[in-house]
Formats: sequence, C-alpha cells, structure tokens
Amino acid sequence: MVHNHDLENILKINGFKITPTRLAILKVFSHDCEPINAEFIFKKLKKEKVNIVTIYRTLTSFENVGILKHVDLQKDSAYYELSGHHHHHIICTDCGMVEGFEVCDIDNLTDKVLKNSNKFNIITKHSLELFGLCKKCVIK
Amino acid sequence: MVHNHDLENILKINGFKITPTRLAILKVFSHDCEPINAEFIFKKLKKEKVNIVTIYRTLTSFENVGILKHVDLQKDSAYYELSGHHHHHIICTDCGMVEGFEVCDIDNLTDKVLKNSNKFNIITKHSLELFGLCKKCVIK
DNA sequence: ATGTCAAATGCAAATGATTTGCAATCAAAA
DNA sequence: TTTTGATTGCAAATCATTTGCATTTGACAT
Repeated sequence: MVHNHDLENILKINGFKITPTRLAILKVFSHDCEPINAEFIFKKLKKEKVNIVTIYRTLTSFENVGILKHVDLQKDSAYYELSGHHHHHIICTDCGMVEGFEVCDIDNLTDKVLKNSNKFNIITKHSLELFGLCKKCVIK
Repeated sequence: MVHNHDLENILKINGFKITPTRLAILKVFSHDCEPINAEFIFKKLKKEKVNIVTIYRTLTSFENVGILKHVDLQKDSAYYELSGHHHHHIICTDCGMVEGFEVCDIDNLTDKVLKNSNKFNIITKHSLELFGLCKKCVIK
C-alpha cells in the first residue's frame, strides 16, 4: 500500500510543488502497474475534474525528471509507467493486453553493438517490446 | 543498383497494380537505406507531384503485405524501411542520426520470456532500438 | 498568520500527423 | 477497346498533443 506521504516525497525530491492534481496522478500510477495513457488518467480522475492538458503537462514533467518512463506500445497514444524496476512488455496485437517481463540482457547487447559501431559510443536507453497474440486471442 | 524491373516485380508479387507513384516510392526506399517518413518521400518526389495522402496510403498498404517495416524511432512521425534483413537501430537523441546493427539474440530472449509467461505463447514481432549520443553530439 | 511571486492549472485555440469521403482517373483483364 | 475495380487527388475531418494567456495556488519570507 502506498501512502500519501510517499507520493509527496517523490514530488519533493524532484523539486515539484505538492498539489492535489499531482498526487492524484501519482496515485493512479501506483495503483495501476501497467502502462497507462493520458486519457486513462483523465477518466480515472473524472470526479477530481482534472483538465487533460494538466495531465499531459504532468506526464511530460514527470518523465523529464525520471519519475515516469515512456513505454512504446505501438498504440495511438503515449503510455507511461512508474520507472521503478527495469522491465519490458509483451503486447497482444489483437486485444492490447500487456504483460511485463524482466529478462533483458541489454548490457551484453550494448557492448557488442558499440564494439562494432564507429558513430556511437554512448547508449543512454533502449526500447525492447515483444508483440504477439495472447492465449485468448490465439483461439479466436 | 536496383532496376525498375525488380520494383515492378515486388508490386506484382504482392498483388498491387503497377503505378508510377508506387514505383517512385519504392525507388526512394531502395536508395535510402535508413528509415524514412512520409514527409521525406513527399519532398523527394516534389517533381512528381505525388499527393501526401497517397504516400500515407501506400506506406500503410506496403506495410500490410510486408514490403515495408515500421520502425519505432520515438520521433514525431512514422518511419519505415524495406523489410529485407533483420536489424535494429541506434538513434542519437540529440541530432537524430540513425545507425543500424545486426546483433540480436531475440529467439533466445523470446524462449526465456514465454517460458515464464502464462498469458502468451506466441510472439510475432519485437521492437529493439538503442538510444544514445553519437560521437559528434557527445562533444557538444 | 499574511503577503509575495513564481509555479501550476484551466480554458480556448492552434498544431501537426494521419485518416476519410468522394469524385475523377487509370491499370489490367476480358 | 471496353469494362471495372483499384488508385489517386483534393478537401475536410480526426485525434492526440501543445501553446498562449489569464487565473489560481503552494511555499517561502516577513
């Protein structure tokens, strides 16, 4: 269970002012472990009447300081998740279901790639997502 | 050097009618090995006065049959490349420069991941791109 | 506690990539 | 050459996201 106190700390540490909107958005992320988009947060916060523009701005600023990570699900909008532990996703191309996985030997890959590259010597991030059909959609 | 004859064959094989526009678009791809977007093709074909809507439609239909592959460079528009040999890219987050690389142990990864997954057993495709700073941009 | 001020938010409008509807044109099969 | 469905162009629509600007508010100093 995540306490409000923890969320406030996240904001403080990153130099943000503590506002109800930011706390609410952080809370949505701490509830839903899967990557979510602005629209999803907007709907979750219907009662709080948070403007979607504010959500977009918050997502961007949270990503800038590293609170959030942008996840590329090859969907029509931008998805984010808390950047806690390093992991990737499998996405069902039929129903959109997302499952996380930890396996990722990126350091090894990066080493090999940089050894063969004459244009790059610094890698700062990477994308790695698998796409397939979930067991339910295979049957269809 | 790619001959017109080869390009026509690609269209024929995939059940497309042979049109000047499609040949021109294919030719752009055969010249530029790096992933390109609709706007780039549009500019390259200024003389031919190809409508950008047609380019979008062509890109989509080419991707559907597998002539083209959508590459996720995390830029603002959709980039495509000929789906010939399997490879990935390093993208400079500063200047946007793109370099390809072949190293990719995806089968091994897929096996491990599916072994641990209870929701998926079929992977159809994957994304894997590295992001960093090219040697020129590191200096800046 | 209160005033101050930059930061945060809301609202309306703009942006920019991509899509859609529809009419005109064209490639390819008969 | 005729026919017909596919292809293209043009204008307008869409949809996620961004921007400008006025208003509000959190945090710090008084």
